[in-house]
Amino acid sequence: MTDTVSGSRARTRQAILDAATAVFARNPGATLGDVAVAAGVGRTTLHRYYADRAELVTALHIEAGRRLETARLRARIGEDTGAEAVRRLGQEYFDLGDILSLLFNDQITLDGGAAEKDDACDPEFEAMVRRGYEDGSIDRSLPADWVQSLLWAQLYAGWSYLAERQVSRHEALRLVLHSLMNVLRPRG
Amino acid sequence: MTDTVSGSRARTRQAILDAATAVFARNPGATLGDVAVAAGVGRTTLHRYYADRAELVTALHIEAGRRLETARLRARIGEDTGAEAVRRLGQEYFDLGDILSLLFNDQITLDGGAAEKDDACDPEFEAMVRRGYEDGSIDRSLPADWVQSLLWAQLYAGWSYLAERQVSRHEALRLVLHSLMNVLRPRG
DNA sequence: CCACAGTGGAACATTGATGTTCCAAAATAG
DNA sequence: CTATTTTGGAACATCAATGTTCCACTGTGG
Repeated sequence: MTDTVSGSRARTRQAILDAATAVFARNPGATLGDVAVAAGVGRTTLHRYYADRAELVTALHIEAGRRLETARLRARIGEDTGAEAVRRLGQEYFDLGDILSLLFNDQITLDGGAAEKDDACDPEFEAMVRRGYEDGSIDRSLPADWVQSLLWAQLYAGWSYLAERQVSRHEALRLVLHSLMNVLRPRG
Repeated sequence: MTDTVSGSRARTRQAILDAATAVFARNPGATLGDVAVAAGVGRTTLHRYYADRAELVTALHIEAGRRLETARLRARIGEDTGAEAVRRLGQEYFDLGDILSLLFNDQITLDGGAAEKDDACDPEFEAMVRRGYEDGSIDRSLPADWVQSLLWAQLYAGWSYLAERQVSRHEALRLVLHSLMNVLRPRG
């Protein structure tokens, strides 16, 4: 119960976290009981791992931050043309799935060293956009933080489109990336 | 108390409705007490006008539907090129302000005869997009319902951008419409 | 087989939102 | 000014979510 990871405990803990992600993504006001059911676990057990609702939410934030961070790293936003980098970032973020919905439904501000959705545009992202200005792949009339807003908005659009229409995940991603490239493209 | 609109009553009723719009737009889980305070009215009075929370929410839906409908009419989406019509629609919707946030935060499905955000694309909207295909102002690889998703997503982006950055409402609108036109424009 | 970590269910106290009732004060109409 | 409408506050009952405690059950490792 202290800090030894007994295998079973780690598995349960993760199951709860995953369930919480899925449940809260669909309904931010969901009950801890809902989460417990989704995790296939008793409410008592849930409280054993996360005493508070707040504690669970915090864990969720941390997890989301980690996932977002690794996705961002995978995208290697420092390479290629600006637009290409944005495209890769969009793709990686899209794959986060439920995590994205969390970031929207709750207005999670990722506090840690991770990427931020709300806060002022971070340097790396801004550098990527600026690079796009230079190499002619990104419309100069779009400020970097607006590009970031567009990225999030279109990811959101993609997922709600996926949820509401009968469309393959692949087709939704295609539309998102296509539209993302289109919106960045300088007027020709 | 029956059905006579005594002037005072109508005014109070509207104040509550407006307050509810503003409050729920920022926090869907807000208390009825919060709404009452925002309306400058006692909680008792609020219950006098809307017995239930559900009743208040219903009234909110109806109001939102009406506002959305008139905005849509003002946009005259049957005229001009497809892209121009989308632009006007975007402008009109943008002016709805808090109503928009409501449509996102809650997942209000506008049931009545009004425009729908979630449901399958409505005929008028689809006709507008199709017209855009024909007149060359809208990219043929964008399905009509995806265009609708994009419209909503970018409006959302505009408002969150407005809320989080220090940007004028006018500038936010400019970015939204610019990006909207950009994303629709066929590859040339 | 036994010890024990891990679990689930029942019961309970607590809390905050909700909805209701009642009454006195304030605003408005006549 | 007087009668009526409209309002706000206090008090109350209800309800659902929360968090806690306790105990019995299960499975696994020894």
